[in-house]
Amino acid sequence: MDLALKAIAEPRRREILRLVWTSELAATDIASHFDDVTRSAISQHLGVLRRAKLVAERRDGNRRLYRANPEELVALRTFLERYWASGLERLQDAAEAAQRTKEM
Amino acid sequence: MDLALKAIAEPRRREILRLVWTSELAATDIASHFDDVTRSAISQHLGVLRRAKLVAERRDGNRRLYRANPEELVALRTFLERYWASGLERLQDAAEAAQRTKEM
DNA sequence: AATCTACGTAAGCAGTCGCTTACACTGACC
DNA sequence: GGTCAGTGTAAGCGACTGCTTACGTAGATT
Repeated sequence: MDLALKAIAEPRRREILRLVWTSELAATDIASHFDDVTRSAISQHLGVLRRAKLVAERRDGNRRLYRANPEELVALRTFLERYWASGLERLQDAAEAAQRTKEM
Repeated sequence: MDLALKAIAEPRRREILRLVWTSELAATDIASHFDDVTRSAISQHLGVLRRAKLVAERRDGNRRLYRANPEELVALRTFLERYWASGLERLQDAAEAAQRTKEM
């Protein structure tokens, strides 16, 4: 879980994750979405995401197809939701007050 | 925002944040909750949280009182919620399927 | 079989992290 | 004024990060 959170904390990996969120993509296709960084760098990011179980890998001949792993994403989301919830009472009150101030 | 996410990715800082979530605490009080680490380390963690705007500091004579900053916490939460939402359709479908599998 | 494409991985590098020890400063207390 | 409690911060250290270049290897193509 900590692995997943740390993986998400990196903007480039969030972007990668979003790419394979809805459709399965080959490593090269993913890499070609980033022109300011090497294919190798992306491969290493994919390794981090894989180790965090945030993506699943499937081989197809030469290529390796990646897709987001919904189960782990949901696990991470509920982990965070529980975290927010652990102090929600005060959080919500103050946040709503802040919101009202903003809207004025 | 990225600062906040990176700050949250560290377990110790999540713990600190939870401590000042509901009540204002002095730096020493926070540090005394951790017996495996120096007061200085905690002070530095507090610095990270402060720079990420996740906590607010208030001076009271000698002491510095910390409390969670609800506005930034909410901002982080909604940022993540939007992130999840950006691929939710497929995510939810697959997650529900996985859930059903688990429950069987 | 030779070559090409798609990919991971090792090595190395500069930067950051989390930590410790040591020090500086500021306000309370005698 | 002198000491003490409360706290940030500088310096330094080993570990890790994100990156590059260079190489290795498995499957497709000829």
